[in-house]
Amino acid sequence: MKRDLSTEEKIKAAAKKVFMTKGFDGCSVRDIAKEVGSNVALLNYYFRSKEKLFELIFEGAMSDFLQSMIEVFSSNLTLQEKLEQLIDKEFEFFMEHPELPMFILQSLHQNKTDAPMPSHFLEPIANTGIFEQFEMAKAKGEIRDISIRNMTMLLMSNVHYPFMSKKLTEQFHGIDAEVFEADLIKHKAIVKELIINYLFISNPKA
Amino acid sequence: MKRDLSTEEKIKAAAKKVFMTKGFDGCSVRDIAKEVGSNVALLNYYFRSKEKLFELIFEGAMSDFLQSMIEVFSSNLTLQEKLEQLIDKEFEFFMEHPELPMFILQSLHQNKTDAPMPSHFLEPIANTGIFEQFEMAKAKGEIRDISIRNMTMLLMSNVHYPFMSKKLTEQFHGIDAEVFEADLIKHKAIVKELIINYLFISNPKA
DNA sequence: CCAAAATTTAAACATTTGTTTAATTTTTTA
DNA sequence: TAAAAAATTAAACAAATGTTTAAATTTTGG
Repeated sequence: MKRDLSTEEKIKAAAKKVFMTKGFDGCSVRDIAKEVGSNVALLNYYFRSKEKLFELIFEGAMSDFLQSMIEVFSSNLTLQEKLEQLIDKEFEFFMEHPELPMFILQSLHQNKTDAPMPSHFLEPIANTGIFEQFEMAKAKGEIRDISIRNMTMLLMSNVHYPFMSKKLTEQFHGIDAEVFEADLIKHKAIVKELIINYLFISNPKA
Repeated sequence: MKRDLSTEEKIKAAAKKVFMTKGFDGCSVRDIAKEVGSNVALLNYYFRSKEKLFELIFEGAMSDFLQSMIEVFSSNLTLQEKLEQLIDKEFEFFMEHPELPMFILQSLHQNKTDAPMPSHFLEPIANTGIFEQFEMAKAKGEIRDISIRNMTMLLMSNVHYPFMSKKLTEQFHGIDAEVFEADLIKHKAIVKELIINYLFISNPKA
């Protein structure tokens, strides 16, 4: 029955690479087939259609996207430690997958995936108890009175955007990829201090 | 010679609308023609090709994108006032043009515009003297020792990203557009306090 | 080893793509 | 008002698109 399982995986890997860099509309199934070193018929043999293949890749990307969050939140740390670790881990992760934020936001922006975010992506985060830990700290007056949604927006802005803005930033300042990466490292440190300082009012690190 | 100047403008407006929402690859010239209520031949009559039309739209968008910055920086205000005004004005501007950040970053990301950022976009910013004002404040010890590039990254992250993340954020938290916009307003206030607090060390607002 | 199943391929398919052609209509201008 | 110029249209073009078909090859299981 099964022959060489890696064929299906090879196609997925190629599709991921091509979709990530060119987007759903920006590539043809022949681009992907060429990346695999095969034909378009094989893609549809395994995945039925370009759209189905894309949805598979998108779900995987979304899963990766949220995975590092879950790991940190599941740990046995204080809220401050969790936030610091989260920022560290997310930067580490996106250094390895710099196209991911753009791919996710772009796909959602252009409705390339009609499905609303599956609850099985969100539940694991809620199940870590991070939200309760956050509300508890707020009730105790340890942290500022800021909503979880605004806290999330703050974190995502500072962690996702830099990777999405690579081209703009490089052109804007006339710097190359190397300098940009050095700036990224500095940005991470700034963001950590910035957010911790802001959130934990009684704990000025300045 | 000239007949109805508004035809050319009507096409540009339609192209802007379609390109912004669907992206260069995500739309056909027929989509744009339909939006105008005309034919594809007319598009090429005025603009020669889809690519040329896109570049025109992109340049216009980039110009808008930087315009609000220039206005604020040209004013006769203190650095702190300029930063606060910048955040206010940028939010105000992107409330009116929420698709702009995604359009710009996405276009650059996929190399839909080969031309590096024209210097006539950057010079006006440099000419406002904002960079000197910033370095001066740093030398006087009024603000933290942070590079202009990192300061820019901080500002852009917190101002651009929220508008790009609308779909993700709405799905993530299960909120609608109205709640999202309310969160945006709060985010603006947070970012202002956050950044000013961080930058002007001697001026803790907490 | 051999038939059946699974995999891979080349070719064809109907649409859609960006662009061009040539004809028609409208506007200009002299 | 009539010839010239400009604007608009419908139709056609070749190339590229996602998908399917059917044949060929390889793998599997008895």
